[in-house]
Amino acid sequence: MSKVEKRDEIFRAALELIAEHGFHGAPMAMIAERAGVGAGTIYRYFENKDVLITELYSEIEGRIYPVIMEGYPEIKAFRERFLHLGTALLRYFIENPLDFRYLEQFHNSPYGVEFRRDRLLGEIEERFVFRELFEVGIAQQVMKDVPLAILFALAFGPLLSVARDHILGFVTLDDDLIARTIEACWDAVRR
Amino acid sequence: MSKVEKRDEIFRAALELIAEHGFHGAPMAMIAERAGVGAGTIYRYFENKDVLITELYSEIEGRIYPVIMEGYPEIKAFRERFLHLGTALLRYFIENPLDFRYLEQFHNSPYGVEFRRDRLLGEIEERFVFRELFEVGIAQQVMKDVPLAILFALAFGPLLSVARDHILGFVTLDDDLIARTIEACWDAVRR
DNA sequence: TAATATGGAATGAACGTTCATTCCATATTA
DNA sequence: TAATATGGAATGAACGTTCATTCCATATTA
Repeated sequence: MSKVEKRDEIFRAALELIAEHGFHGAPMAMIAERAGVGAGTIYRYFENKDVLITELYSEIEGRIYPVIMEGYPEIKAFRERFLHLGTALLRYFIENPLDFRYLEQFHNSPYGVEFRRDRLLGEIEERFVFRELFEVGIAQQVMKDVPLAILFALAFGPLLSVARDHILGFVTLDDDLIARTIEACWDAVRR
Repeated sequence: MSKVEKRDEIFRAALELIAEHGFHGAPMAMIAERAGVGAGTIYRYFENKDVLITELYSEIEGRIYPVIMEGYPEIKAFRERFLHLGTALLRYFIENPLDFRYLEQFHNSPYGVEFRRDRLLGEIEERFVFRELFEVGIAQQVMKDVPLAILFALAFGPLLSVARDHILGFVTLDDDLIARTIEACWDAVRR
């Protein structure tokens, strides 16, 4: 295994274990075993467990932005822009359940609170696109004139909730249901 | 301190510490200290930490139902019923931030996953009222005809998200903003 | 080219610490 | 006085991290 591969294996193992069992269900020894490396080896790649957890978070964040932005710039109509981003994000989550669960674990932990200080939720670039879109929406009076945080809640709250329910098997989302869910979110935020 | 008082003190201490710092930021010794009892004493009232955590959850659940049901039975119009329950729940959360944060911690932990198996989220009686209301709403064609889990997500997702943002200080909810938020949730679920 | 030396990566046993739980001498209650 | 409750020290399991040692690809030497 090359250096990069080994680092990736550690990431993968940590992602799997933490997404499924939480931070405390993923001891370093178990991560090492699943990654196929010695326990001490992890510390050659990551200073400590906190750093591993935080860097893995950034890694996952970095994967999402390009995916949801695919095809986005060409869309001009406001409503369709909203639907595109919402659908793409929801799709990403249900297609990458480990990533989703990891983000959830992270956000609902002491790590996450710190992060949410300056960006309410989600990835920083990603969040930037949404913020921009929402600010235009308010200015053009197509969206409700409420604080951004509330628009975010109306748009992302259901999205996260629905993604989790799908992943846990409480509901099965198909294309039709995804579309109707995002449209319902649109109903919530539009004027 | 009487037996009941002591039990209450343990509950209060556990609630405070867990709501603020999570389950792992609340060691039994710390709970005991804050409750003003010996570490061993807790085990006279609760078999172990799991039982303490689970019973505290039930305790909090039990407080919510009567509050949100106050005045509810007299309301006949469907939309107003929805707004009443939503508003009452959101109000309860922002007036009882420790309760809210505890429920969040619980739901986002291995304890919570188990609980969500048979009731998607929230208290069992509470959930029952909502389920009943939503089923009527679908039958009468005033709500969107999507799976219950999705209606729950559309109604509660934003509610939880907004409550958290308020408690963390990212937004300040006044009566007007609460009303507009719940009305936006209504827009999401209604036909 | 073959034999040897080198340095840094990898290993996993060992260590210190944290924590839930138990134990038991003492205090309180009936 | 007997029965019960209390508190906090003691226990042992679990965990993150360290570190002496091994391993191995590459460089150096003969």
